[in-house]
Formats: sequence, structure tokens, C-alpha cells
Amino acid sequence: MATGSRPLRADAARNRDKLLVTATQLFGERGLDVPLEEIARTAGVSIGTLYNHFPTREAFFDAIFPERLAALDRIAAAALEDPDPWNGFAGFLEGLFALQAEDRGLNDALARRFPSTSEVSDACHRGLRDVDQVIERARRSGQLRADFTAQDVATLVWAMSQVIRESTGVAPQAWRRCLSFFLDGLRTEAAHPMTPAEPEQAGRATADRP
Amino acid sequence: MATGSRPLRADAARNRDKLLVTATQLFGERGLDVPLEEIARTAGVSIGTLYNHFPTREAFFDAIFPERLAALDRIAAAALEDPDPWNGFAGFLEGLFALQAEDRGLNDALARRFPSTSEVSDACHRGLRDVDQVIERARRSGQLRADFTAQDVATLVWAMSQVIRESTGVAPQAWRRCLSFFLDGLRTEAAHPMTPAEPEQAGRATADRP
DNA sequence: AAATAACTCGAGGGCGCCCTCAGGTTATGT
DNA sequence: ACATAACCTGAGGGCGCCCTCGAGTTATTT
Repeated sequence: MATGSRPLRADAARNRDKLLVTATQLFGERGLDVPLEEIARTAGVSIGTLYNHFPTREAFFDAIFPERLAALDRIAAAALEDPDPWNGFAGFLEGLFALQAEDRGLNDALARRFPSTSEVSDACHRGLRDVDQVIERARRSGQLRADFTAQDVATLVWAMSQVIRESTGVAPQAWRRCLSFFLDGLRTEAAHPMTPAEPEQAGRATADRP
Repeated sequence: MATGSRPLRADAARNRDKLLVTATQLFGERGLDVPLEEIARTAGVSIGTLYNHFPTREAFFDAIFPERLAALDRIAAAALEDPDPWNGFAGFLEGLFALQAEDRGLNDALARRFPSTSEVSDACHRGLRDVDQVIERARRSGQLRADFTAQDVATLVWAMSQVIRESTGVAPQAWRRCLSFFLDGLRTEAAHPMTPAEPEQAGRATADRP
């Protein structure tokens, strides 16, 4: 990450760390809109110091979320190792949404069409590449309906983000129930004719921002 | 609405009307967070006048959304008249989400767990009562899976609200595709065993705010 | 221990939005 | 036409957040 630049001074490294820990926690609890001043205060550091280390809110995102999104690689890998392709596919979705449900900040980040920063966006793209294999495998096995695409996963992520946001604390399992309904609609036997995905969507929704 | 109170002065009535029209349009285009000052400016009225007529943002909601939600009654009625209970049910959901997709403000209002004002909340409750019949009818006919409840419709409304928010303008039909997948999972033949709805959720999610 | 570079601090200006209120304006009944 | 109540106006104070910058402090090097 900080390759090439000389190491931070000891106190600076400590402060950076405190900021990162605090930001991770507050974003996780309250979402991406936590006031930066509160992060600084909670971390026990001045607002000026915060801006020294993270000149923008997005700099925090870059430092926090790619690492967190790496969990997706592991989840996808586990999915591909499942002997039953359908179970792998379903497990992948469950893991993905569980991730969203655990971290309100991550949930917010994924709910946006264009993940705000290039680092986060890159991490999402890597995830998307993995999910393609999971989907393809389940489709080949004849269990997943043929017209389901990776773009549909992105749509599902949006959908679930709001379910999670509104139901956490009241009915923490609501998203699982919702996912069950949805999965039942994704099985080959359940498939009914439907409108095809809009090409526009598939192209633009994963493209970089303007 | 203004029963009992004496009629407004002519200019006041005009201003109230201009404010309502402008607010409806701006909320519809940009959501519930449009600055009140912008509504006043666009309506060609001073900010003070705006506060004379609508002392809070919620007062606007009360004046705008119940009428719009009345469309739900009509949609539900149409659903109950459909000779095929499943078609009626599917048509109801489609009509509901089409309503959300047409009006960003309404979409925002429905996406919240507790619809902020009692007027809007009441209108939602009426809608919920109607949907119960639509569901019951489709279930009795054996087409809709037995474990689907009115609360699940609320969850779906949350889910779709985000899909609509993120996809409008890029892929205006994305929510229809998403709904198709979902409907395929709601047919009796598609149903697989799943976790039951949390009682907590059914109770609290439709209750009034604290 | 002194010199230097690295870092921290927090007051303060800017911005956008909310909401109020005193004083001016306009409609309405007589 | 006049009086009165109803209504309109917009400057202005408050608030929360963003972000900067010059002065002060601290770690590191020699």
C-alpha cells in the first residue's frame, strides 16, 4: 500500500492506526456518513491530524474496504469447492449478504451503483469475476436457470442492502427469508419466461464512473 | 383535511397550491430530502410563506402521499377482479412497484421502516389490509406458496426500493426482471422448505413508531 | 544537545440548510 | 374607502459539517 514512501514516524503510525480502527468501527455501526469530526474525536486525535492521514472520506474507504472485500474471494473459493454446484452458488450468495449484514458501511458501499472509489471498485470487479465462475458452474450442472447472470447478482446486492438496512435490529433473519424465496425462483424447474437483461445495464453498471 | 377551519384567503390558497405542486414534483424527481428552501424558491414564494403553510417537512408528506397511496386501493381492487388469482397477485405487485418507480419520493417513503408520519402510515395500513385479501385468494387457489405473508410484501417493497433507486435511468426495467425471478420463487411448485417469518418482525414492522 | 524534519493541534472561515420574527403588504367585510 | 385580520417577506441567527493553515510540539538524526 505505502510502498516506496519512507516509513511513518512512530507517533504518526499510531495515530493513523487509531483513526483506521475507529473509522472501521463507526462506519460499521452507522454507515458511510459518520461525521469525520466524530471519527477524529473518538480516536482521540485532532481533526487536522485526521486530514493529514486521510485527505478525503474516500481515502478511508480505500484503506478499509478492499481488505474486507477480500473475504469474497474466500467465499467464492469455498463455493467452487462445494461438491454440489447449486449449494456452492447458494452458499456464495448467503456469504455475500452475511458480509453486508455484518457491516453497515460495507452494505452502504455495495448499495451504491458506482462504488465511489477506484480501490473499492477494483475489489468489486475481482469479486464479480469470481462470481461468474460460481454461476457458470451451477448453470452447467443444470440446477441454476440459464438466464441468470452476474449482473443479476449486483441487482440482488442492491435489493438486499435495503432489506438489511431496515430489518437489522428488528428481524435480523429477514434477509435470509427473502433470499430463500429468491433462490427458489432461481432453480431451473422454477424458471418461467421473462424479459431479458438490458444490455445497457450489464455494460454500464460495472463500468467505471464518468 | 381542513375541515372546520374557515377557508383560506384567495392568495393564500394560491400559494399553498403552488407549494404543493412544486413539492410534489421535486420530491418525485429527487426524493424526500430536497431542501425546503428550494421548494419555496421554485414555487416563487418566500421561505416564510412555506413555513406558514407547512410547518414541517412531514406536513408536506401528509398532504402529498396519502392521495398517491390511494392508487393502491384501485390496484388491489383490480387484482381481486382478475379471474386468475395468481395473475391478480402478480399484477398487484407489479402495480405497486411501478408506483414506486414513478415517484422517487414515494419510493423513499415506502423504503423507510416507519413511514415517518401518521397520515402516511395510515395509508400504508389500509394498503396492507387490501394486500392480505389478494394474497389469501392466490394462496387458496393453490398457485401461491402457503408460507408467503403480507409482511413479505413489505420486505419486497424495501428490496425493490433500492433496485429502483439505483437502476432508474440506467436500466429502467431492471426491477421487472428482478420481480420475475422473485415471482418464480413464489409459485407453489417452486417452494422449498425455509425458515419461518420471525413473529417479532410481523408485529413490529407494521406497528406505530415509539 | 542541538538541529531539522515530521507531525499535531484547533481555532476559524465557509457552506448549506433549518427555522423565526418583526415589519410591510394584501385581501375581505362593512 | 376604511379598518382589520390574514398573509407575505427575507434578513438573520443557529447548527452541523467540511476543510485549511500557521503556530506549536515531538520524534529522529548527527
